Amino acid sequence: MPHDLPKAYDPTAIEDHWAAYWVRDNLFAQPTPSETEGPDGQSPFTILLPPPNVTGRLHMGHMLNQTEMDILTRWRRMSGRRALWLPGTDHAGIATQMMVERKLAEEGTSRQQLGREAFIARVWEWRREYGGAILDQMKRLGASVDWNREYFTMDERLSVAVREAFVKLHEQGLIYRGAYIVNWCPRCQTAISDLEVVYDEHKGHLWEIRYPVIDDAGNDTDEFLTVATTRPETMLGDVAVAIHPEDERYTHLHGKKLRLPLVNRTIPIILDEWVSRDFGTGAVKVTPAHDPNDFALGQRHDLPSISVMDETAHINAEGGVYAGLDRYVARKKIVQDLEEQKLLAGVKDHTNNVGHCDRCKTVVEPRLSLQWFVKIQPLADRAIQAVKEKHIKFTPEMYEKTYLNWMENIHDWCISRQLWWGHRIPAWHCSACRKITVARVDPTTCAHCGSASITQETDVLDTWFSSGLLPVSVFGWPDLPGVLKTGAPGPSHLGTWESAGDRADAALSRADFDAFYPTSLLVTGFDILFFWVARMIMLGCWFAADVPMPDGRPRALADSVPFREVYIHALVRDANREKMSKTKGNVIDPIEIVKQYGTDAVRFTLASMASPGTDIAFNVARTEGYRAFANKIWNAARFIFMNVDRAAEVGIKVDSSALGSMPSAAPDDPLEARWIVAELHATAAKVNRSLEDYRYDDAANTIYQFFWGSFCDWYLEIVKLRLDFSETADKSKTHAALTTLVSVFEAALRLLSPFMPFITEEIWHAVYDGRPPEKSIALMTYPPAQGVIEVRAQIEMESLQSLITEIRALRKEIGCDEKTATPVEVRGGGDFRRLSEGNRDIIARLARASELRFVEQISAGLSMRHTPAFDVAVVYEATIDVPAERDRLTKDIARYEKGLTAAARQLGNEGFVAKAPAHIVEGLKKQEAETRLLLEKAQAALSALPQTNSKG
RNA sequence: GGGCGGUUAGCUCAGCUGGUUAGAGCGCCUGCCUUACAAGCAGGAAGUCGGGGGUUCGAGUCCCUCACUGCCCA
Repeated sequence: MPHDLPKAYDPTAIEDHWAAYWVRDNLFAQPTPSETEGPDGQSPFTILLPPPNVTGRLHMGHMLNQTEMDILTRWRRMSGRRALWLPGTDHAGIATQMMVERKLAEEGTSRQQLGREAFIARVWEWRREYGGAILDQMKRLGASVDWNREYFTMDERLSVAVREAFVKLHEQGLIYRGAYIVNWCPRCQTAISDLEVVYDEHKGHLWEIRYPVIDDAGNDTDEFLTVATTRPETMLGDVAVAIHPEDERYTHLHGKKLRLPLVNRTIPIILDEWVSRDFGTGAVKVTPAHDPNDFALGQRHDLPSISVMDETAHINAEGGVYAGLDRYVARKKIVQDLEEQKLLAGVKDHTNNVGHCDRCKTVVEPRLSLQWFVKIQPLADRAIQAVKEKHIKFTPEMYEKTYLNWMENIHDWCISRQLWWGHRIPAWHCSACRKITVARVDPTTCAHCGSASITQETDVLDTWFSSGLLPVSVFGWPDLPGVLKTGAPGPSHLGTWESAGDRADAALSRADFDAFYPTSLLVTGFDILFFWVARMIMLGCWFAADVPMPDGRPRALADSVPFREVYIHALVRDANREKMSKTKGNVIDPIEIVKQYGTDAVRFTLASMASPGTDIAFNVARTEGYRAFANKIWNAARFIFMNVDRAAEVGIKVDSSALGSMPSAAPDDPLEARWIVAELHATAAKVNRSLEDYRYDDAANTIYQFFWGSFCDWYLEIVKLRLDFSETADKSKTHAALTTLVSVFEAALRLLSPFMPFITEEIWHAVYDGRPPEKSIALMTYPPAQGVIEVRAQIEMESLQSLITEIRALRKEIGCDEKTATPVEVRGGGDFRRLSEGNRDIIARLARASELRFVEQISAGLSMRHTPAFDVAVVYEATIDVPAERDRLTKDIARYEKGLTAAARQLGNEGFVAKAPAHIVEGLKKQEAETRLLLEKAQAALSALPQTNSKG
């Protein structure tokens, strides 16, 4: 690659190329290791991509998630760890089925018309055609994943794991089937888990209905019991009315019966302490088939359950004259009829939380139905223990509390879904004996009575059941030695692994499992903490425990966990901190922003704002700034290459063996060289430390500061002095300067690479002029944390910078023309004088000083600046702006005096001097002395000012 | 109703186990096209750290309380 970079940085011109190159050359493939040690003896760094839905389109949340994972993975990889980032997609039962059903509707057909098999075939077809979109987007963003290992949760081998998990749990008595109230989505016509219900405040009504009290003969009395309800239509299924046993208003009704209006069923009044006396009328209708609380009540009191709605939320035959009506139509009609019968006591406004289907937003209907459940407590116990014993570390820490809180109040997990797309439950119903056969191998006869008339369960499993198994299943579980009972039918009977190509070998999987399980880290959003993270912990701890360690020992809980750490990232909001939503229309499409500013700039924006625990208000202004940063680097590269080329013309060449490691400086190198090397080491140390703590923001800001603030603003400006290619120049010095320049730059590119992989790759290849030592900068070594930092160079450079800055400020203040160089008077101590004299050329260039005069006293009439180390003045024709100078000095004096007062108060405090650590006291004393000096200088300067305004 | 956060410059955010005069980016003001970069350079203004109380020699940081605000669970 030639050195001539185009003048302007254009991300679109470089990014596509490298994104494709990384994928094509398989740069981030991580083959199955032969032993578990990493290249330098460190354990591997393994991370699973939270699988996006196949139906998904990349949004900002994905991009944040992937940026964070990619930064860590690239960093770990470059730091010598065997890094494996494993990608895949989720079959996403409901979402995908909905997508295809919508398509069928457009074609004028439906899944029912197609039939189950044809429908599933259609979904597979859809998946083949569109399913890869989100991963393609991911490829474009440069995610350094191992594409050879890409999985899909419905892959054969993952299906084997799902089936094994189900059968095993069933054998362990942890799976049961029962009639329970579940959240039912009438649109999707399936049960959904508690987590899939989103609650929304909804302005509704509270209807008060009078239920006639009847006498022993069954005739209405004059009395009524008034109940309050938000869903009057469910009264059709009422089987009782409950009151609090100690509610004095109703004591006389104990043991009485009621006539259920409209239905004319006789129902009892029951007593239960669960009833809240303050809510409504204190009497609550009991509908076990349509409300979870009522269901529990019904069970306690041995009441029947009467379902009055079908799966589409229409009233069924139980509803008599209302049969066939939609639930809301029925509600209207029922209210109307009650009113006509003078049984409506009142209607009040009431705000209640209405559950909606997470997927389609339809109002969920609690419904009694036959479902499959996991008895979760034993799994939860282990998952709680794993976290309490710190086998899994959460960042930010507070999520540990959230997790434990949920885990300790967990309910059994409803895992059946009335869908077609998904893992079909491996259970067979026998029509002869009515019993159920659950098996690893499709049975032909009932295990209980031998009858051949068995049919498979039509329900499929919750999508999260399969994704919850991913940490074990992607590494070959259950086809591992020691897992399946000998003699038991193995998964090979169910499906072959041949289709999975070179991953077919079970021994390889074993090596994979040994090497990569537990994974190192999970990076995800808090929105799936319960859906996914918690389930992985439960299932991982449960199933991995059966896999022996590589040396054959039983696996302890510490090694059964699916990951050792969890990093939970924040939500990406819009610039106004609003949640992004389609309805609000404030969704920022990452791909659009990437097109505008480049992937690197967007990644850097996300990284620099990714402070753990804080939501990110995504502001393109920020991205603009980081595109400018990329441009800055681009131009620094152009400048460096220009000089490398000029050097080459006079026979000065940088030896590329000087590159690729950490640059060092010799004691006799010029100050700026020793300084920039020290800064590079300090920066590398800080960045490594920050990444260790998931402080992407600190890491990004540190690099930004180094690259722009130190390297470009100071070092590059100074090094221009050394790049002397004339005949008379000392070639060895030029060579040394150029070597430092290029090697520091090259190291800085490596430092930046995980954050901005594209621009660094492009420039890095150019540094090597098309002959790089590796195929990618991503395969080079990351600047390590442990470098020796020459502090003296840093202190000296700081002094020099402070002098230069003061001169610049002075020049500005006295209105000195930018281009005019001026003499400068400096008064300072011996060390400072030696330093300044030794670096006259730097001061001359950066502060535009034509001459540096060291004086005992700054000439009268010059406005000057004071620091503890020196006084400085610019010799310029313009005389002092006395009022402005007086103003400034007065403000300074006030500030100094305030500082001195504070210092005196503290130092005069016996407690402080006695108790504060010595370095704090010393520091304060030193500061006090400096402030006193500055105060004296300022006072002297002020009194030296002419009394009148003599601005000329 | 229960739980968990947040409140620092005009905006978006840092500020680690309490320690010297609270930082960054953007924005703003002023001057510069100084041949790497105007997507730039240089200089500058700007905060009683939400209110109140407490602990401490010392509080943006710890505790209590109030206000506002966000999220999760019911």
